[in-house]
Amino acid sequence: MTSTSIRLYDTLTQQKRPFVPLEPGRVRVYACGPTVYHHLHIGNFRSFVIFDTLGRFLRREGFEVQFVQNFTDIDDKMIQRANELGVGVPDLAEQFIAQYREDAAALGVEPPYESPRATEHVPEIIAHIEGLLAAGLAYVLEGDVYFRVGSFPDYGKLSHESPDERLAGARIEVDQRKEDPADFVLWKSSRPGEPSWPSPWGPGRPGWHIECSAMAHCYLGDTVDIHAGGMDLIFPHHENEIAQSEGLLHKPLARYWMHVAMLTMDGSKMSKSQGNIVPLSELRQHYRPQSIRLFLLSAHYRTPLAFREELVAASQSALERIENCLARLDHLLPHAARDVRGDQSYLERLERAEREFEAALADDLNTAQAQAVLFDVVREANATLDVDTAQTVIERTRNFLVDSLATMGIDLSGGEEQLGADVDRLIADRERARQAKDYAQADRIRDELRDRGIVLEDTPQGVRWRRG
RNA sequence: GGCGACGUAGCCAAGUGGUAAGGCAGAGGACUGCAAAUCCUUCACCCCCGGUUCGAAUCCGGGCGUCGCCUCCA
Repeated sequence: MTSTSIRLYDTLTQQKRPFVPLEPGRVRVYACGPTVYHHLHIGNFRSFVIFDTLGRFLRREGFEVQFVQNFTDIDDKMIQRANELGVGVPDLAEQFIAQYREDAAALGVEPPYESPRATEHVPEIIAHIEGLLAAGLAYVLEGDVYFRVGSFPDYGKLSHESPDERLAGARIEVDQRKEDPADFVLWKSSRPGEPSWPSPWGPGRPGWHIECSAMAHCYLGDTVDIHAGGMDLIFPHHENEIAQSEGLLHKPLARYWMHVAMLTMDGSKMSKSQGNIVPLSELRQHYRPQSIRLFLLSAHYRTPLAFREELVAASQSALERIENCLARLDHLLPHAARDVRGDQSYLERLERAEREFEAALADDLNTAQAQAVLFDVVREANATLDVDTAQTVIERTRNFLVDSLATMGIDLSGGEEQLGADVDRLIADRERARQAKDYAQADRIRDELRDRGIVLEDTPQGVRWRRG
């Protein structure tokens, strides 16, 4: 099934470990999705693109991947934002789920196997809380329900810090009613006018953390293979999920905890509350989504990545380098030399590149390394194609590039674009002028087309055009 | 203060013991009628100071600097 041994870094054990799913051939992944109260920014999408790339790679390696990513469609921020806009919470959720899907699709993020919403799983959430109450791991307080952290000895194992240690530097407002400052809310009673669901403890809504525990269990069972999220979710979110799930089920919630490092902007984490965000919907107006994705994959996922527009622009240039190579291959294919073996050492190099590409991603999803392999091939292919246009060389290079790009979620098949008849005529006119050595006229036509966004390139196999 | 990361070329970024991948930008050359694209060449005292080792960007100790988390966070 898989010839490559995959290693993943696990936050819980703080080491790279060989990846072995619970059930051979099948991988269950739960990723914490967005709260849909606003346009998602490029930092949010770093995580989603990484999750998507992981899924694509695992499928390439022959696994069936059950990828579940939720939408948080009810919480304090949702209510506040809905009030500000004067719309209902469900309408707000619909709007930004649609926006998320549009942005995600543009970036090549495939729809998950399931994308459940918190509001659609209130019964499961209530059942989970009842279980925790019955086990003595939670308590009711004036219509709210809290998790009793003190009764879960493993609390702190993911973030590697006990509640006591945390308290030392605490600058949190402690709710004096709670038994312990570290206790967190499972069920939150609602105020008049707020969306609410009936429960044994009165009308209210789920706490943030419990929805993921309930939905992960609902769709993927007691233990998922990979639980993923941003690094900022390690504490409290994932720590609390562990307490809720493992406290009730007495089984590990996840076999591997995967956390994506933050995207920074002007020296600090990009986040809505700091006001230093670039919404993806806005960035997409200036850069091609494939460039944005290439940029997001340019650094290893556990390394902080600084966002600057010039870096996306640099990725766009890099992307064009790959595109030029693909265009050259397509242009060359009709002129390919058939019935020749092709440069054997190059073809062997290509096979080695395939293994290197795969090995890079197998090593804790090292996308930066994988990109380097891709660019190596582009350079070597361009050099080889100068002297060798064997069909095997062209086709196998093309297959490598397309497959590798697909694994990274980058689709460059723009479709066969047709030029207008007038442009075709101008190109033909220019060719005639060149034949007649009327270079002034030829250059005039080339300049005119350039102004119209069409770049001409003269090759041994005839003139080639591209958008530029 | 606690916990966790990070510091590699002008910029971005791989590399975790055998003397530095890749991309962007720059310089020179080749190709071209000229271009474009492409190729070749060129561009690194691996934050500092000690230590371990035949050998350290990589391991250990100590500095300096940056970032994240410490109950909104991808």
